[in-house]
Amino acid sequence: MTVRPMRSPRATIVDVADAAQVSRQTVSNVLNRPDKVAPATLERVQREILRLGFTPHASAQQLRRKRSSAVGFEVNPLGHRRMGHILDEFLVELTVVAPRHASHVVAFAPDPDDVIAAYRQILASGLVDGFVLADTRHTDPRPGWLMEHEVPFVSFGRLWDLPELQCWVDVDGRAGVRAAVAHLVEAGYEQVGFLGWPAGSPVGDDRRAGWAEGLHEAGLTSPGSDEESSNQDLDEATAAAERLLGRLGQGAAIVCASDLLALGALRAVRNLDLEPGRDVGVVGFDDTEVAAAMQLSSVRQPVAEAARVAWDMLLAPTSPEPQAQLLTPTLTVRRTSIRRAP
Amino acid sequence: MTVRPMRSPRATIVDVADAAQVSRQTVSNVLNRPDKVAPATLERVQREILRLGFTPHASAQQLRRKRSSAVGFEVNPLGHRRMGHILDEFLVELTVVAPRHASHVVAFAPDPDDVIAAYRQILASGLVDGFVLADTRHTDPRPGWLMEHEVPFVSFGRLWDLPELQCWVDVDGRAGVRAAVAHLVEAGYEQVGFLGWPAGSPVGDDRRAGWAEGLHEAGLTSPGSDEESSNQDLDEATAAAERLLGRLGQGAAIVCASDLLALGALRAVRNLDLEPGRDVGVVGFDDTEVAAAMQLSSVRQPVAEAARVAWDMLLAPTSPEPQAQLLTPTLTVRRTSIRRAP
DNA sequence: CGCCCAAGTATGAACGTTCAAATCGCCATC
DNA sequence: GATGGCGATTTGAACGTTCATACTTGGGCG
Repeated sequence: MTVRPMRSPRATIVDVADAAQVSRQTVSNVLNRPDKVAPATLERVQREILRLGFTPHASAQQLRRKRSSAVGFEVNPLGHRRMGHILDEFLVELTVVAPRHASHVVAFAPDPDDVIAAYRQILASGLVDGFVLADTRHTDPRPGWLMEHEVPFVSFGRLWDLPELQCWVDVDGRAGVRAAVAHLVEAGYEQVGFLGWPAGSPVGDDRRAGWAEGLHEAGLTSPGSDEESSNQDLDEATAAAERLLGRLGQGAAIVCASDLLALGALRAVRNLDLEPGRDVGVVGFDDTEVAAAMQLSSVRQPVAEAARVAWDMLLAPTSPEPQAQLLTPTLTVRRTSIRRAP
Repeated sequence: MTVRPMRSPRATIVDVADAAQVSRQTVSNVLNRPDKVAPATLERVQREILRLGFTPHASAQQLRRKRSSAVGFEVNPLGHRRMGHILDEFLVELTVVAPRHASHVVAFAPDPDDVIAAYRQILASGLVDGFVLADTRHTDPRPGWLMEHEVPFVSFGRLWDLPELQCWVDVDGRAGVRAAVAHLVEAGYEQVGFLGWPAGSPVGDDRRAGWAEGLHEAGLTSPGSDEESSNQDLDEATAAAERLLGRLGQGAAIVCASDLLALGALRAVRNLDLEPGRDVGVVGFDDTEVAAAMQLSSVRQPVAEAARVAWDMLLAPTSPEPQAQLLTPTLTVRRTSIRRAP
């Protein structure tokens, strides 16, 4: 960092102490244990703090307290191109909540070849004293490593590999899809098909289960021919949706595991000269900007709440062990799931 | 932060010094001024550093060096819904580059009612020693305040209000649109219209100028009826694009000031039972995920390069004053600007 | 042979804060 | 009137590093 001289040297705790005719420790107490300070002294010191514009020096505090009051959050340049700015949004919400816990967020981008090294490094340097994980993959090395080294962390996303670990918040995708099905039935669609990802991904399987449950709750039965799967690719999704629409009858709707799949469904609908909403209901997942732009109904993850919960879990006392939390998403209803134009 | 005991107390510089039979200062020199250390000593100390897994304590360094080697980056929960994920992407790239400068990035979210307070606070606490601004608005108070307090900063986006300040990187939107026009003409479209925002926004006006210049360079003249404007709203954009298409002849193309406007253009094209690309060319701006999903050609900002330049500017010597940099975007060609199917 | 210089290394102090323990003043109690 | 105790405040030390300076060693040179 280029060093330009600051206009004025920062005021330190000693400057305040001198000005208020007390010792440094008393000033420290005013800030950290105000109950331990006599009212008159308290007021006098606070006035001087304000007058001098004193702010404690973070590094000095961190050094002495042996904790940084910061959490690390990994950002990933590669995962960025796939759909969904959910994780970006999560970072923002994490940052918004941080001040309430007198903390801050340090972003870091590991070398893809050795992700753990980045965690080790940033932790050893004392820059953070915990992490918030996101985008936990199958056979993710991070949770195990962190646990083994007794590093505090919380994951946004279930820890599928380590069922004994309860330090996570996630969104109940199953409930979200279930709600989408209920909404579509309520809106008057007579059949509800599912367009998902190929079986095998925990998230995708969970969403599919929500669809099956939703059908069951609505008293509908699945003929078995009312689902299709596709990878996260627009053309492939469009083709899958076309096959699916060919098998579904009039007045059907499609629930999709992602907004991109839903976009494929919308194209398929239009290719058949039908109109989304009026002729075929479509609901996506994640409520990305694509959904907003296309007026696509979509299941929205409560990202801000997830961030709040993550902080609470991270700062909660270690015993009793924190309890994993599953948040319920909400449905953003737009034109593609309204059968009759309003 | 919940304090759980670390598995082992961190190794300090003194531990390394003892193990290598040298003084702490020599260890410090090994890390910071290796040229000042005798080869044999260097090697011995480095071996101990590796063996003990020593990493310097960031807070101690920051305290002593009087600088934090960190930059602050403001994230904004409101601005998030508009404007694509360009800024999220910029933050990621900023973070990726940070280690090369032995720095890191601290994210923070100011109270919207007093943005400056957040900058003052985070600066006074010594958490960062500079800032990277983004999303600089008209009559933005931040650049002025930072300059006045001699705080190092760089802006991603021109500082429209303060033409004398050169500490910014931006993307030459004008050149991007010019290139888009050239590409469309090359691809065989005979007319190129423009769908922009209402006049008055510096960014929008700049992009419109690029269109006009592009026409001129291609030897085309504007009949004056070949542009329309709309706010950043899909329905409004669709209507505007329909009006525009009504006035343009066969084999026309539309360059848009944003991907959302382009999305409106795509809808307008389909509403006229035409096919984007084959019948009407469309190019958007920002290459958001919407563009990728819709197979929309779009002008892409070189975000990673902007982040690199921002770091370089921030760390450059103060004299001579840094020179503002205008980066040239690239055109991502997809189906909507290919006249004949490949 | 003594002197000086440079390279290499070591020492004391400082950065700004909080912890742990000591001190001070005051009142209640015996 | 001495004693104990308690609330309020102060003092010394420590956190882990780097700056400024001092010291040591060996070689070149007059």
